[in-house]
Amino acid sequence: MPNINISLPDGSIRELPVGATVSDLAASIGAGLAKAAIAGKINGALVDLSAQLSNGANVEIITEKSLEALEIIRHSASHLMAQAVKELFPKAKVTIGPAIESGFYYDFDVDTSFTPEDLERIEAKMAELAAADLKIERSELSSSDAIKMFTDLGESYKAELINDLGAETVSIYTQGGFADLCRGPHLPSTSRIKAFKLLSIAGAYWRGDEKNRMLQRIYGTAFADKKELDAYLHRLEEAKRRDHRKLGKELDLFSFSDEVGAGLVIWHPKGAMLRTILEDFERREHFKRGYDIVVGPQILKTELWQRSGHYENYRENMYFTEVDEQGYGIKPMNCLAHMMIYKSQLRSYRDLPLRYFELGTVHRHERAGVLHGLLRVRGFTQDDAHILCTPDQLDAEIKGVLKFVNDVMAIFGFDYEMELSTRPEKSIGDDSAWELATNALLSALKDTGRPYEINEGDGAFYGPKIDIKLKDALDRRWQCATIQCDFTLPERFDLHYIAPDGEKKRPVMVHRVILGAIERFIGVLIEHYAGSFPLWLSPVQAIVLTVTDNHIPYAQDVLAHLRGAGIRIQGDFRNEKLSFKIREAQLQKIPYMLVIGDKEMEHGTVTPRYRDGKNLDPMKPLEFAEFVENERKQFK
RNA sequence: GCCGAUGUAGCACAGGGGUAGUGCAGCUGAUUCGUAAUCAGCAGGUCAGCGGUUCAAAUCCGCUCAUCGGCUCCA
Repeated sequence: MPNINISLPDGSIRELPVGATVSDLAASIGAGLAKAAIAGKINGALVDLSAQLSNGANVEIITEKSLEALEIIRHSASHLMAQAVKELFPKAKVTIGPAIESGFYYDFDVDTSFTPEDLERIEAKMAELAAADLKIERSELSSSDAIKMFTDLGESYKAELINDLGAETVSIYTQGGFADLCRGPHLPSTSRIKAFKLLSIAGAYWRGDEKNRMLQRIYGTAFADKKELDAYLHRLEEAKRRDHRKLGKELDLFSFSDEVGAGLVIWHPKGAMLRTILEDFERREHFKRGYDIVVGPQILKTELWQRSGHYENYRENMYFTEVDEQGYGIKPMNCLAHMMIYKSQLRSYRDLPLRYFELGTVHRHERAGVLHGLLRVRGFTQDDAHILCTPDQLDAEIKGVLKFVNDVMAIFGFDYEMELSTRPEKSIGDDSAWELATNALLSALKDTGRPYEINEGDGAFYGPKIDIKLKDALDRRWQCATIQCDFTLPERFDLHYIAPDGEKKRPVMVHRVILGAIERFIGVLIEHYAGSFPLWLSPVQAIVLTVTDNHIPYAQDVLAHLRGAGIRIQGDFRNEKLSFKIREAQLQKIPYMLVIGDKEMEHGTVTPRYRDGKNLDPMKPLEFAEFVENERKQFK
C-alpha cells in the first residue's frame, strides 16, 4: 500500500497510508493527542479531523489549547443551539450563527420572540444533545442541490445565502438530523461541547440592515472547559460591579432625568469636580505643548453650517433653532469657530503651525436606542483641537499628537491600540493631498514603534485618520482619541497663508481629540478604576472623622486648614461610632480618612487611614497637605 | 428608528382588580464610642405620564416618555 509524507510543525516528517485523515495522524502521534484533537490545520487552513491528508502537506493538530480552538468550539456551540431551537421550535428558520469575540450567536426568524424561559429550555435541550454524543459530519453538495435541499426544508435564508455565495459547491454539516450550511470546521461530536451558557436575547436585522426583517438573536458563550466559562462569567459580574451608571449613582457623580431629556448629563458636585480636575489637567497639558486656548459660541448661523457641508451631511444629527427669522444650528462640532479665528487675519507661513484648542461642548442628536450612560450621550464636551499647518509641517504635527496621546494614556495607566484608516471610494481631494496626509500618518505611526492596524478605505470622505482605542482594566476597548486630516474645510472656507515666495497657499488641517469626550472618558475612568480614583483625580481626597463630640472643635480646625491648603476635604462630625463613619467613607471610596481622637488632639496631628485599611503614621495637618500635593504632581 | 424587557419612597427590591409593603438612607431622641453598620421612635409614595375598560385600576388594554439588552463580528 502506498504511503504519503506529512510535515509536522516541529519539522519532522511522518509517513501515513493514503487516505489517512487528520484524526489518523493525531492517533499515530499518540493516544493522548488523538483524544485532545478537535480539528486540524492543513497548509495553514483549518479543517475537520475527518479531512483527508495529501502527500507533502504541512499539518498541525488543533487541540483545546490551541488559539483557534475557542472559535471552533463556539461555532459548534452555535450549531448545537440552532439544533436545539429547531427541535423545540420546528417553525423557526435558521439564518446565520458565527463565533464572535466573546462567544457566539445565532439569528432565527420566528413569529414570536424568545422569552428568558425559552432560553433555559434551549440550554437544557443543548445539554441533552451534547450528552447524546452526536457525530458532526461534513459533506459537500453542489450549490443547486443545496439550494433545493434548504428550500425543501423551508430554510429560505440558507438558500439565499448559497445563492449569494455563487460557489460551485458548498459544505453542509449534519448532526443527528440537523443540517446546516457551514464553512466549518467543527468539532467531531456534540459531546465535545462541554462548557456553554446562553446569555441574552436581542433583536437583530437580517444582514444588519434595518430595511430587512427583524430576527431574534440569541447570544451565548462557550469555552473549552467549565473553569474557563466560570472565569468568564465572573468577569461579566465584575464588569457589572464596575458599571459607571451604577457607580455614578452610588458615588453621587451625575444623573439623568426624564424631565430634562434623554442623553443629557446632569453633573452633581462630585462629578462636576471630577470634570473640573480633568479640564484643568487638559488646559495645562495643551498649554505646555504650544496650543492656544480658544472658545467658540454654542450656536452659529445655519448659513455657516451650509457652507461647511454639515447641513448637507450631518443635518439629522443637529439641533436647530430660530430667532428673529434667523436660523441657527447648535454646534455638533467645534471646527467652524476655529476656521473663523484663522480667517480673522492674513496668515504668513511664519505663523504656522497654529494649534487651536477648545473644551468645546457640542450637541448631537444620537438615535434614541444607542444612548448609554455617559458613554453615548447627546450633549458632551470634547477636548478638541484643530491644527493648521503647511504641508511640510504635517509630519511633525502628527508625531506630536501621537506623543501627546502616549503621555496622557500613561498617566491614566491605559494601554491602547492604533488603527489607520485610508481613502474610501467616495471621497474628495486630489490624490497628492491624500498621499501626503496618509504618509504623514503612517510615518508617525511607525515612529511610535508600537503595533498598528490599517483599515483600507475606512477613512472619512474628507481625509485619512488614526483612531486610538484604549484598553481598560478589564481589557475592553474604547475609542477615545482620534486624529483626522481634513481637506474639505480649508477648501470650503478658502483658508490660505502667504508662503515664502509670496504666493497664497492652502494650509493643511488636522482635527484631533485626546480624551475624546470628557463624559465618555469619565465613564471609562469610573469603570477602569472601579470608582476608586487615584488621589489626584478624587473629587473628595480626604475626610476628617471624629471619634467623639469632644474632638469636633479641633477637627473643624484641621478641616479649615487643609481646605485652605487646597485639599479637597470633607468632615464627618456626626454622633456615630468611628467604625460607622469609616464604613461610609469606604463605600464612598474616599482615598484618605483622617481620624481624630484624644491622641491626635493632644499632639496636634491627624492619623490618615488609606482606603485599603492601612494607617499612615500620625502627622501634622500641613504635612498631610504636602504629602497630597506631592502625590498630585506624580498623578498618583 | 427597529425588536424585546423593565418603570412601585432618595436607593435596592417585594406585591398585585377592592383605598400600598420590606431593608437601607432621612428626621427625632437616647448613646460619646478608636478603624466596614449602636438602639428606639417618627415620617416618607397620584405605584413614570396620559387615555380606555370596570361599580372599582398601581394591577387589565392602548399611546407617550424614560431605562436596560441588542440591531458592524456575515455559511
